[in-house]
Parts: sequence; C-alpha cells; structure tokens
Amino acid sequence: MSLRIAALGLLAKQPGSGYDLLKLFEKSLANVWPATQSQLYGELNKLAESGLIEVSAVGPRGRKEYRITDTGREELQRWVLHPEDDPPQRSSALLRVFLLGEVPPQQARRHMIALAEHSDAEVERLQALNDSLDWDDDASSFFARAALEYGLRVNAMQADWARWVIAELDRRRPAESSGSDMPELAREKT
Amino acid sequence: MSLRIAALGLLAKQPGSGYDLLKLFEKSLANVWPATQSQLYGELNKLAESGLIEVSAVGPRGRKEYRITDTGREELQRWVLHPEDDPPQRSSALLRVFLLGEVPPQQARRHMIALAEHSDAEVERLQALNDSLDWDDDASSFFARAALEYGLRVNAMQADWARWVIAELDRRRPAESSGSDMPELAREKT
DNA sequence: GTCGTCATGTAAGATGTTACATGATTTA
DNA sequence: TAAATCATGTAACATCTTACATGACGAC
Repeated sequence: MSLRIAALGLLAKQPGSGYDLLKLFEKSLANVWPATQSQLYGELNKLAESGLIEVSAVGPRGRKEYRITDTGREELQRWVLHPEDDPPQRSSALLRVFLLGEVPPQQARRHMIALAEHSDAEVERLQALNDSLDWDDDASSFFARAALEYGLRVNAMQADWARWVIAELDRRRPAESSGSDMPELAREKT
Repeated sequence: MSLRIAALGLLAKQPGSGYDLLKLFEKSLANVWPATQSQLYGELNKLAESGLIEVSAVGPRGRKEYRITDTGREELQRWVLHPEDDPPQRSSALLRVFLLGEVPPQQARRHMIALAEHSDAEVERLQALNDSLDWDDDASSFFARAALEYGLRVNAMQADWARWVIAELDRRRPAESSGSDMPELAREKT
C-alpha cells in the first residue's frame, strides 16, 4: 500500500515519468521507502487505472509523464492523516539483538560494538547529506528536513543504546574478557 | 527470511509446537517481529524440510513438537552475526512525515501532536511491560530486556523529536498555530 | 454431550525482489 | 557509429495477510 502512496506523494510535488520518480526514490526517498524499478512501473499503471494519477504528456521513447488527479490528492491526504492502519513494524536489527543470547558472549559483544560503530557512521552520512542539501523554504522541504532529523536522532540513540548494552554486559561478566579482543569502548556520544 | 529465523530462535531456547510458538510470538516477540498463524505453520514445515529443525515428539491432536538441530543452531548464529544482508528498512511513519507538506498546515500540526502523544503512551505501555516481567539472569533474558530498552528509547526519542518539529513549525508560522484545536474548516483553503 | 481450547492446515491475493528483455534517443 | 542514458515492461519467486476449513481432546 505504501509504495503506492510514496509514488503518489512525489507526483503531488511535481509531475514526472516513472524514470523521473525512480531517480527521486534513489535520491530523496532512499532512506524512507526504498523501491525497485519493477515495482514502481507496476504501481504507476495501477495508480493510473484507479484514477489517482493520469498521463499528462507523452514524450520520446514512449515516455509517459504522470500527474496527480484531485482524487489522488484526496487519497494522499487521507492516508497521511491515518497512521492507525499501518502494517505492524518489523525490525530485523531488533530481532537480532533479541536472539543474541544464542551466540557465544564474545561474539555477541563484538556484534554490539559493530552496531554502535555502524550507527556512528550513519550519523555522519546523514549529517553530510543534511549539509550538502540546500533546503527551500516551503512546507515540503521542511518536512523532508524533519524526516532527516529523525534519522539522525534514531542513529544517535542507537549508538548510545548499543554502548549501554555493552556496559551492562561487561558489568555482568567482567572477568571473561580473555585478552584477545579488547577494543576500547571509549566514547559515550557527545 | 526473518520469520524463519525468529521461529528458529524461539526453538533454540526450548522445543515446542507451532501452537506453542504462536503464543510466544504474541507474548514475547509481538513488538519485534509479529507473525500470523498461517505463516508460522508454513515456515515450520519448510524449516523441517531444510533440516534446521526436526519433530522431536508427536502428541495428541496431531501435535508436532519441534526441536532445533545442530545445523539449525549454526544457521541461527550465522544469521544473527550478519546484519549486512538485511532487507532495507521501510518506515511508513517516516513516509507520512515526509509527505506532511501535502496536507493543510493545521492538520499537519495536529498529526505531529498525535504522534508525540502516541509515543508517550507507548513508553508507558513498555514501561509497564518491563515492570511486570520478572527477568531471569541468563543471557537470553538479558537480551530480551535490552530489546525492550530499545523500544523505550525509540519512543522517548520519537516524542522529543515530534515536539521539536512542532516547535519549529510554530517558529516558522507563529500566528496561525496556537490556542484552539478547533478544526477551522473555513480557513483551510486560503 | 457440548463447549472451549488445542492443533494444523489450504487458498487467494497483495507486496516486494531479482533477473531478464527490449528498444529509442542523445552525445562523444 | 558506439556507448551511455532514457524508458518501460514481464516472469519467477519469496513473503505476508486474511479468511476459511477441519478436527481432536479435556473439562464440566
């Protein structure tokens, strides 16, 4: 259901072809709702069939430019304001942690360190992305920026949390660190 | 792929039937990896076919008790330690925020308030859950507790973030937003 | 003996992924 | 004219949801 909406949402900002949207998915929506080429073209046809979008122009190479319809805009608003019928959230990262008791403690610990470092890297990546984009002053840009801020905060939190888990782990079995792997856990995020 | 692993992980802790696992999914895994009855029974058969689990006993009513095999344990550990081949994350909540520029500002603001309140409620729910459970001292319980802590932190962060967004929103268009929560339909289309 | 729980399954359809296929137009 | 890019599509397969179907056992 949501890819449908993501496409509709991009077309709400401006008309474009499947190919155009694909670029937007890679560029601006990659971190929020990744989509593949196959799926996108399929959805666009379905959206057109349901009358939520329409072909506004045909160009070279069979290019079909789509534009959102009034019905489409209504549907978009309806969806955005109704979070209650979202599908349940799944997190494989969390599942992994949940199952970490099934692997040897040393490896579990190492996994948490890797997780913390990965989150640090994500924070940096998003920070760079944030700095590189020059935001317009409209509502659309504001909320895109807000979504990015969310990403920054999630990852910062994740890094903190991972380090908290490691600290708890060490508190419970302090002796067992057999010399070989003792990468220091120096920083509790600034 | 991950439901497969979730089931395998539960069987790693103790043997059980599909019906048993279903209960565990509802009780302990609901917030991490929800699953339906249909899917679970199907997965168990597939897991057995691949030799990752085996039927350890047959009881009344055709009850099949499954047990993890050595191969299964290996596969579980392999998966847990390899986050790199996870499917990409999608968040409909984030998509919603991303598209919030497409709805009237008043409603967008109200949506963010609802989001903040929802996160507050989640924090309370998880806190209660956390208090109600008496944790064992083994590794498994430790990591289940860590996963719950993650949930607490995500929701706390989400509430903070939502309120930050609202504050930014108000900073940018200070006149329109304060005070009454009345719908103001007359003004929407200006 | 019937009611609730235990227990497993099938079928249809939406959603998503990977890989393959095809051809037009621009640009170097 | 060769290569890159533009542009759309199909097929096969895995995953997940909803709904339907069936029957055995235990308690009362």
